[in-house]
Amino acid sequence: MAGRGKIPRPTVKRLSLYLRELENQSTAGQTTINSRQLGDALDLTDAQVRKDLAYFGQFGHPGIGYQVLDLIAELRRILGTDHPWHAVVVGAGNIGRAVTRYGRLGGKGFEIAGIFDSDPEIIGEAVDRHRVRPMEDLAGVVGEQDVKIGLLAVPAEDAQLVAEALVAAGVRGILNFAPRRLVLKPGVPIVSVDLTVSLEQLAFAISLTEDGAIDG
Amino acid sequence: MAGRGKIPRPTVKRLSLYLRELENQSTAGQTTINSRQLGDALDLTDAQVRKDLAYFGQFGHPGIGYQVLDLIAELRRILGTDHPWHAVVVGAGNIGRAVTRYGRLGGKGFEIAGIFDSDPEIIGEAVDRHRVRPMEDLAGVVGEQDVKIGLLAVPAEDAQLVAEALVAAGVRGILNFAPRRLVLKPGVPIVSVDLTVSLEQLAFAISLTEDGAIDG
DNA sequence: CGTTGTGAAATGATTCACAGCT
DNA sequence: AGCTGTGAATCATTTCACAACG
Repeated sequence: MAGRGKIPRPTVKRLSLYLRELENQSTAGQTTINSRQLGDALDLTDAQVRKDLAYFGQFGHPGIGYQVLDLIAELRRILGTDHPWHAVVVGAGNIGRAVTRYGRLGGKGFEIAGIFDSDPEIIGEAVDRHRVRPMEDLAGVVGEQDVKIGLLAVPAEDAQLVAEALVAAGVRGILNFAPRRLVLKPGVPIVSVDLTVSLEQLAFAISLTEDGAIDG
Repeated sequence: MAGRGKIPRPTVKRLSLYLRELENQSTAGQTTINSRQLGDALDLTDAQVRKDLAYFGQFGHPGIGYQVLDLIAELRRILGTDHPWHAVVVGAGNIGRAVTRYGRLGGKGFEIAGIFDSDPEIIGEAVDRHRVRPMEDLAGVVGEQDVKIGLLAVPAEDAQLVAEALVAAGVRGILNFAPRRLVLKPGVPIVSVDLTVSLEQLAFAISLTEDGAIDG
């Protein structure tokens, strides 16, 4: 395959946003969109949109723009969500349960294959259409259902150990909700979501505006 | 105040990570830390750490490093979390409840002042030590308790309208969990957390490693 | 001596601006 | 005419490397 050039990291994040927006536009009946329109909807320049997409191929039609459905299909292919990904949730506390119950993942190419916890009090409880399973079952489920993604929703102090267990079980990447940096062998990507970090970003941004600065 | 120079956006995100790491180090008994150690813990260069901190002042001691407790205090001051921020949660679904029940916010300078929903079936239910309140109460609570932050956890289709209601009620910034881009008047910062976007980032990163590339 | 803070250099990302396609 | 794809130019961020300091 013609090896694609080097992709800026911010570009990948925007691909998800393009996809989300295009799915909305498609639902709204739009069949074609140009880089200006897509950029306006996401507060980006048209050049940014074109450049981002052009890293992956030539999807547009000069004089017309992009076919919404085609571009959705391309973006899914690029992101890898044109085929379903199986994921396990570890930690059946507030966040683990909320994520498991979040219904919209299936339509986005992600399937929850199981939810796990080490607390015997919790094991067996129902969460959505799953039952909380013991950690001992983890490797089996990951192996049998070709689970590639682990959603880590355990307390911070357990996060590192459980992350290692996930990798040992065969998971290929981790979405980490625990407020701890994980160190794993290279080649196992980690994406982190930390509520406190997000709130601190917001607090800082608000403080800036209160000192008279303007932020778009 | 001596106007600080222009702060790179990535720097602000790292400040939160520095703070988190320093709090861990402090708990572990560390009293002093240098830029190399802090960088290693977060997978950053020592120069990056020093430059980030130097945007805000001179906190280090040549030959020694940084006093952990002092630096924690400085970072809290910079981020604004040296005094508590009041926040409301709107939407008492899975995510809204999980966030409301997440106990660790108080210690980080954030207090949940109330949780709201428009569904009469849900109003009155207990979530943690709160009861779900009707949207009509929103402006009152925001005004009386000096609420600056709104956590938006409603379905995507309601997000824009509820965001506008939050701003009208007097909220100064929004943490948005809904998979929709919000458009609000300038000066109201928005930080977004989208589970699907995070999973897509992860899927893309995993796909890269499966094609032989190595990613640290 | 070890470590900070910081200009200067290098790298990375975005925007400009236009040739070329439909 | 309208819009894409893309080199070149600009702008932003990171890294280098070292003088200054305790």
